[in-house]
Amino acid sequence: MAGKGRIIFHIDMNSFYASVEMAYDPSLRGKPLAVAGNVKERKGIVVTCSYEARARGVKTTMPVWQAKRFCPELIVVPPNFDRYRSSSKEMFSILRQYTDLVEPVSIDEGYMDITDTPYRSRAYETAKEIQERLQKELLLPSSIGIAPNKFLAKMASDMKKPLGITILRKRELPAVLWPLPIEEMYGIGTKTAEKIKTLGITTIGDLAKGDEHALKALLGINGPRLKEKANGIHHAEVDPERIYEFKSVGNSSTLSHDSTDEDELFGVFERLALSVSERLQRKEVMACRLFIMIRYADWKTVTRSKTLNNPIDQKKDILNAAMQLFEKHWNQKPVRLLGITGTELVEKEQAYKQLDLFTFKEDAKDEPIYQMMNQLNEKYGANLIRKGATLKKEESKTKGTSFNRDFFQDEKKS
DNA sequence: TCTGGGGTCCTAGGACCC
DNA sequence: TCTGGGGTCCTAGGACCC
Repeated sequence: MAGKGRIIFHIDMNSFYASVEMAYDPSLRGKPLAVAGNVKERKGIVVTCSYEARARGVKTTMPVWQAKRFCPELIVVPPNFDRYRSSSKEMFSILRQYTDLVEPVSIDEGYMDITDTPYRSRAYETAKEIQERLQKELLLPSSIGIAPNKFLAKMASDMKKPLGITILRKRELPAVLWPLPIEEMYGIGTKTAEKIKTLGITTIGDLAKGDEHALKALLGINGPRLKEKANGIHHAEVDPERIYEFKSVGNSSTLSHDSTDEDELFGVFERLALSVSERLQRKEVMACRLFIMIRYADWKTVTRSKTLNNPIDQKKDILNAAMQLFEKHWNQKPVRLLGITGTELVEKEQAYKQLDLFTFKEDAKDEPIYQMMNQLNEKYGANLIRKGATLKKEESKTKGTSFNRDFFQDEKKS
């Protein structure tokens, strides 16, 4: 079916949280504004900031005290996730008026494939219309990239901010994409940029012409893939279902101060276990493997995991597994952050079907046959149902409490 | 007084099995 | 009896993105 190229949009909302705040409160418009977490604690970092703040040197993830040093008149507001969710919903509903092929990537960003729509013959005008509607109806600025695939559309939307529209055609790559420094390429962070420079590659054009074997030796499978993308080759489809798929559910928390107090750390794990448990249950899945993460005061981070005999979703089971891992692996040094993540997820219904073969009621615990069956269960139970493929949430019952992907997964029902 | 919290994907060594 | 190759599972860790 190939032949004709596709026409993909990447829509990127500009400093989304800050823009939503300005839409709600006109007095904030045109001012240096930052949305930040708990300012009193060290969690007080800039999540998003307005362009006026950026012009003064404020950046995402900067601690608020530091941002204020750059920009003393910086206005700092706490995040209002309900507002962001609501704006996001409206934004995507505008996009879906043009095509069903809308793939949300996060709360403020998504792809559209307009190839098989009437809009294909006037792509730029359509992008312009979408951008103007987002601006007029929602008071939210956006940038849009138009290209033959997702990677190029993403690169294009980044080229003019805020309120830009950029068309990136294959034949324009040498003039437009290739001169860019390698670190501006989507998928290349600081580590990969450093590595790749050892091959004498400093621009995306250098990468496009780079030696495939050398890249593979340096970066593994990612090397040739990056080279392909630099040449404008990328075949991933716009997949509206992707956002509803998930492979892990986790929560982590930075403590207000570094701690070695076991009671305190236990308390943190208790909160995390509760949250992970609630989210697993809301998604109607159970975890066959549990990870904990410990970040020490010196920022050194370790993850430790345990494959479970049976899939779990209850707080006590999660807490139990987490504490086992913690007690086994904690080096007694001060802890900065703790996290719990459940992976290798199976649908709850399926997990129960399997467990029914082996599971007994509480009051049968002393029966010899229980012991035997339990051993069988331990030996085989998880293995029978493990290796969770990607799960898809078809519906859910309650509304979300966390803000990012859960939000989409909860929305699916409507 | 540096550095949040939610994820995804890839690599690599050792165990174990055929 | 010194001894191959392939595949999967388990665990730890790293890189990247929003």
